[in-house]
Amino acid sequence: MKTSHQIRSEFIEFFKKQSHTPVRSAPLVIQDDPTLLFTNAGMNQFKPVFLGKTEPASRRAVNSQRCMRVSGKHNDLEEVGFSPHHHTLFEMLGNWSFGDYYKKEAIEWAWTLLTEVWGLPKDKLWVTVFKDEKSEIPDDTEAYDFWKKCTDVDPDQIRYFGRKDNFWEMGETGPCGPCTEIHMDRGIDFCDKQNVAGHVCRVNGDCRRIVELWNLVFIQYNRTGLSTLNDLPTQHVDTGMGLERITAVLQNAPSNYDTDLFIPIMNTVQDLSGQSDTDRAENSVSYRVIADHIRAASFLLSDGIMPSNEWRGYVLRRIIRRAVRFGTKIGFQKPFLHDTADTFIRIMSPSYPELTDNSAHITGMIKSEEHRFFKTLEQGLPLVNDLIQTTLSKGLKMVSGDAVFKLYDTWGFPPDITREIAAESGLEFDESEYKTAMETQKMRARKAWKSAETQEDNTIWTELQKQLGTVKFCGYDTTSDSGKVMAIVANETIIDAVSTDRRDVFFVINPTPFYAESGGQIGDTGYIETPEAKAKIMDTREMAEGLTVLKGYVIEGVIRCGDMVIASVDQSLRNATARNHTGTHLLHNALRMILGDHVKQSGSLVTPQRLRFDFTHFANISRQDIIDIEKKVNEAILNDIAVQTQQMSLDDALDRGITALFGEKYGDSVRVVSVPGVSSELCGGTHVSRTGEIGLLKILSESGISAGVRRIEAVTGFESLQKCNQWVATLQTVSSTLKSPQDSIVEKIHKMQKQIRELSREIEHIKTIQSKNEIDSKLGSPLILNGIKTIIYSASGLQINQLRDLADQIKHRLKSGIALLASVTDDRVYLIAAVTRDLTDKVHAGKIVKAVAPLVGGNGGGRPDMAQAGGDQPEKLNDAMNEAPDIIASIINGG
RNA sequence: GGGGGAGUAGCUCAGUUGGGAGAGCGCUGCGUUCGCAACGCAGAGGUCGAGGGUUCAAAUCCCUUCUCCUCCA
Repeated sequence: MKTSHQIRSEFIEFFKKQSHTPVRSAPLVIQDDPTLLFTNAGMNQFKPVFLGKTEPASRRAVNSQRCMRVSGKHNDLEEVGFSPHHHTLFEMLGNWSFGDYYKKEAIEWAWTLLTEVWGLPKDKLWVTVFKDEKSEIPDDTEAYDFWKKCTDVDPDQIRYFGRKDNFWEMGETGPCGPCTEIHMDRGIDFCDKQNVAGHVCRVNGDCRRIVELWNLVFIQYNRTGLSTLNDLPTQHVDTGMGLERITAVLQNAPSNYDTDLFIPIMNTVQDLSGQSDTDRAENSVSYRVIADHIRAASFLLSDGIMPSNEWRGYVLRRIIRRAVRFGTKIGFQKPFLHDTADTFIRIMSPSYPELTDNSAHITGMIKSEEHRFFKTLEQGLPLVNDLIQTTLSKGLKMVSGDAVFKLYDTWGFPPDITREIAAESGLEFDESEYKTAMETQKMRARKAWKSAETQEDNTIWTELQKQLGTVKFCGYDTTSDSGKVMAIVANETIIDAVSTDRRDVFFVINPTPFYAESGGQIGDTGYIETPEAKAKIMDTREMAEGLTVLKGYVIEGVIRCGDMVIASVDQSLRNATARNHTGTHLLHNALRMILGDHVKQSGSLVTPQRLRFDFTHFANISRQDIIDIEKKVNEAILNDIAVQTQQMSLDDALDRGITALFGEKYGDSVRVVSVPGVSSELCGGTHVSRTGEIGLLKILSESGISAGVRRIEAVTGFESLQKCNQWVATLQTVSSTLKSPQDSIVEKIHKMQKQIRELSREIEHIKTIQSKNEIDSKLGSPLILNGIKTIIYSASGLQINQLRDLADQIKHRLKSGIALLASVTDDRVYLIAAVTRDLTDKVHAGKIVKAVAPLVGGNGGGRPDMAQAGGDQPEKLNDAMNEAPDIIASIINGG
């Protein structure tokens, strides 16, 4: 039996023999294509070729492309696992012609591969061809004829179909064309509608007997409007065959899950769970979900997606959580999924070495994510139990759907688990209420998205880009060069000349030594000048693809479009930036060496002043690790290694095992910056020529950015010198202020802290004693107001809490009575009134402070036995205290 | 991008119309014990995420902001 690996490579080998260039699978995220959540078809990476934006590196290509389909009506995540042929992640085998061969060859080769190389029975194969039901687009008689003439397919098994099945379009406009499909009749046993009355198995029907194997798309039109199709100058072929399905057919497997693409993963799941074969058969859905999802999750992580609560990261999180959820159904109570990832990586590694390269990252992230989810489940249980208890206590039979939704919405507790737990107490839950709540949530999100959809497009730059083409960058070799002013833009308008009267002017100079902000390295600054004029450049950016734009203002004379200028980058800042950029590469490497291979760059900022590096790591970093990392980096610096740069194809770079950031596209020529023996990275930035130029790289800080991502900030060169000087200066100041030698400063500070603590305690003690003494004398002869012992006392310098302590003591010693205490601190008056419990019916402490506080310009209140107040007129305190006995007396009478 | 939650001692958390910042576990010391567990006593440890506002008074109310969790796009 052929393995899936053989099938994949036989497909590629077959087309290689027909002069096709093998192309690597693009990552699941393609940069610069915001319309795509994920790569969802083999053609995604070739889109610029079909649109005529890029020249293909080769006219014939063949590949196996990993694809994700998680949204849209054809694949709701919630259905995966229940259907035998839906997957979140699948591979699409395809052969491509970019303006080269056309229908005849595509049809012949497809037929030969299926019937001769792979030996599929000809009488079971059916073919479909396009015929427009509206008679607007010409029928594809061409394809029909080639099938008849060039293959030995049974002409009775060729069928015409309309737009829905056999016309392919990329979007509402753009390249499109008819397609022809090859279907296979797998026999009556595969029909899942045998019991449905009136069902007939047919091509493009609704049962599983006849399956589509291969779709050959012939791109020959460009749709410019609803009913306008123009012929394309060149015609392309785009074919796609799902690897999982062809594997199932060739391995004679009842479903895609019964192939060697999935079986080893499900075996691992069984081993880990310890379930019997019967258990496994009964829980096949769970096994399928886990097997499918671990494939998707592994590739997403490998392609640089991080679990998060937005966009792609959220899809990844949902996939992992769904897999874990189904894991709990078969008895898993702690993280297990990462172990199944190991199996998947092992079986896929011959075709996808990047999985092996990233295996530590993949399993690490999955483990921490599933761990987090198990924790969520654990924390949610008490909430569910609460919910059930309240439902039971109300005598209801049904748990509120809103509550179940809230449990899911707020705490992430899955509704199906809620349902199971509720069922144990004989409760159901209100599904329709739940669904309504979910719908409302979806509506709200969609509405908010729509209103934010109006995005401004910077047409002026794309316009200029079309006119001027790509600006040549000469800044790798020089920082000063002469170039021509190609365009000047101010206020979003193209102008001919500019003088000193405008700020924020944009210049396009070709060629230019100015580096445009990219890959985290910020744009160059400097000057451009003619013999008569000079402009200061504050920033450089790429406003459209290949269009480098210098932003600044004229400081002297007039600069005109067409002028030749000398463009000079600020050399010292450029050098400082280069030190930080090469330093970043060394840091990246050191992090991987010390912390592990799971470390992946997830953000970077390189300025002349400092460098900032964000990376994936799922734990805190110890001080010792920081020291080791810093040491590793500085070792590479002290070894003074010559930095090398090379231009090569993306494929070559990947073959050398160079870490690529995701987002590179087919045919891209990439620049590789390497420090031999230490680091090799794809990078367009400017670097030092020898690592020794970097000077000391000093890490300033390490912190967490979000779950699983950490940030390091560091300085190099003169900045670290300056930083060190600053530290030394601070230390010297401290040392001289404390009059203590540097090596005993810490000791000295500890001593002083202790002293301060002791002194302040003593002061507090003395103050309290002092007040106590005074109170003691007062306690000897308390005021008697209406038969109640009353202490009125004004202290000084006591805080509100010390006053309170004092009041407590007085209460305690009076046993029955009233105290009114006051203190002035920091120009404010504080009042405390205390009443012993036995008197609170007669006298409310709050009333006392409410009556007294206004006299010192304030207000107050509190409990019957204890109330506090404040005021900002300390000079009136004496008068207030003199009036206090009368006030309290009247309150006693009134109370 | 839109909603729902959370942020208080090293950890897990309580804190009820705004009026004494707490519990459990952990930590330190002392005691009981041959020793450990255990128990008893004593103690250390807090910018109540940050900033602003209202108030005589804010962990508590209002506004802004940061971080984390979570759902939806």
